[in-house]
Amino acid sequence: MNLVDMIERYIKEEVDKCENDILEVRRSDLASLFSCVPSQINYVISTRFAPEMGFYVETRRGGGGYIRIKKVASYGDDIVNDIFDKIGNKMSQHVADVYLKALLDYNVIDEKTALIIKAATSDKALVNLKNEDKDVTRANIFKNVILNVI
Amino acid sequence: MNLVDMIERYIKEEVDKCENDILEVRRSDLASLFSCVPSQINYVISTRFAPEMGFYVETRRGGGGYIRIKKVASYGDDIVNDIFDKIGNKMSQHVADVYLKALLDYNVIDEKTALIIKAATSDKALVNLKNEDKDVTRANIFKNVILNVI
DNA sequence: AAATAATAGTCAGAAAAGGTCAAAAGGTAA
DNA sequence: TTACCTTTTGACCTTTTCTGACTATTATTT
Repeated sequence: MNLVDMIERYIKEEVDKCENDILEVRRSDLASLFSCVPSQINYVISTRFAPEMGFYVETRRGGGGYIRIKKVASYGDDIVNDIFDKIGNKMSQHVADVYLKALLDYNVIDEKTALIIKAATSDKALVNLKNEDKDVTRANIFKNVILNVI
Repeated sequence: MNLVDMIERYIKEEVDKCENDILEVRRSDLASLFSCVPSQINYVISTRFAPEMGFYVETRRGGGGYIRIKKVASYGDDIVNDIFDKIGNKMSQHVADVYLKALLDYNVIDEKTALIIKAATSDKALVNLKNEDKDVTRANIFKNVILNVI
């Protein structure tokens, strides 16, 4: 497996272990744990823990510095509406997967439904479109399906 | 025997060996196993593992990249083939509805699935696209979903 | 206050995959 | 033989990940 993927998994596990879903680590510790350069950690953070993936990251430099990663469970009791509101007018495949997982976790949809939506919004299904159109169409499909099916 | 045929046979055997019929390989490994250029693998994939043949292929580039081949319909299962043939590479909303009804009538899919596909392929969901793109994308989505659901 | 140490951030480029396309080579049927 | 279709190859492209040099910020010591 990839370094990024391993670090991503590790961080997610640690976050889950934490009371209140807040993990605080030193960048250099993570880096040496995985024997990589520190900036690799920044790469992981920016590609896997962006806000639209449901995480909030704060950092601080200097002595006693840290990286604080917080999982924002920002879904209220009306998760469908919450997600609907959050979906802007475009959406990457990765973000679509994140929302699908959330809907699954909250039992709003079942696995089969998730699979179908995933298939309908995957890059493969939209392969004939330009990248810009892809993300807009994906958001449209996602919203339309959610509205009509749930 | 042909190279294509050997590689095809090899992949199918490996897929069958796998739990859940999902094989993940590196293109370059396959290529060196058969002492051919990497792009030969793409040729095999596109001529022998296309969706209408009952396979779903995902790939990823970059470090740790892979080709993931999933068998979604049994060999010799020609329902998929038939459907794909009939759909062609574009489809109007009206035709999509007709097919959905037929698939429902023949119990190939259930009502909920039909609803989702309908929502995902409706003109509303594809509103941002030009008419020409619309029909192509609709066909792609339709096929992609069917493949994953059957 | 200034200097030093301890952190984290940025960015460009190298490396590690896979993708595309067209030309060359090989087969096959008329 | 010719025409057409399939297979094979290689040059070039795109995406994703990894690394390292340099920069910025904060805390601690002098």
